[in-house]
Amino acid sequence: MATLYETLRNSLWADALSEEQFERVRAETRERRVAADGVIARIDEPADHWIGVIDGLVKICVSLPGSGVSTLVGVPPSGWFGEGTLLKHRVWRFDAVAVRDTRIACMPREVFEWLQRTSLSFNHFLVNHLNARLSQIIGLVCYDRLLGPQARVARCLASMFEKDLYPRTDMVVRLSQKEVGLLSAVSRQRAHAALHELEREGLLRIEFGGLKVLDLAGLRCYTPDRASRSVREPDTCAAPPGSAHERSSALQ
DNA sequence: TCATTAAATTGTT
DNA sequence: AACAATTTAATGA
Repeated sequence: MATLYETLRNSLWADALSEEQFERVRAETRERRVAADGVIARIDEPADHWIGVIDGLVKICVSLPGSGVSTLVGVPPSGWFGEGTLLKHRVWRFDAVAVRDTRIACMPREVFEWLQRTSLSFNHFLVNHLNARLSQIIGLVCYDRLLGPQARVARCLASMFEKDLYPRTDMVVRLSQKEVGLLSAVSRQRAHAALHELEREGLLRIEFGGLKVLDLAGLRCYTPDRASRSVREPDTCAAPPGSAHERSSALQ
């Protein structure tokens, strides 16, 4: 199980810092344990920390009054979130909740702002990170509108292995089928069926309480129509010809 | 180390 | 959605 120090040391921005800078980060960033369903950030509450996931899983969700909640993305270990809020807003613009028992790293806002003021390479990291997150969200909107449940599950899983966002290297993610359903906006039963289909196609292997990705590129470009799954460019959201047209009006 | 049990997760209808 | 089966983790001899 990863430690706070390892998470800091292995983060994408750590190499860019001087020893002095990293030392301050190490000294002031504290670890926090959050039980399953524990709230890490609540919408409209002050944002005082930049948050990294050491172990466990955090979901980012939004809720509209009267319309329930929607989970947007899951942040696996090695992922950091909240920089957008720290850069522009004083309060959280989303809820962040631990999906299961989770350990997070909390970097005080002052330290984050200090890095941004003093480190050019940290700013390079930020640009890259924000771009990767934007790309993820564009992809999310895109396949949410164009693709069916099966492909949504595949691409949702693929999005948890984007190297620019989550530098951890293992291809295993602890994610129950219930959690897959939450993150992909499908029922648990549908997640169950989708996972077995993906396993049958050799893209992943189902394990108890989690899964192992065998073909990340295949998941990234997944469409239910096997014949047309030749597009290998993650930034294009090509829809399979003749499928899911009923939901595509907003993009035409 | 092994058996027992409760809880979590998965499989099926 | 409900229920059964399976796996894991915790407990104690």
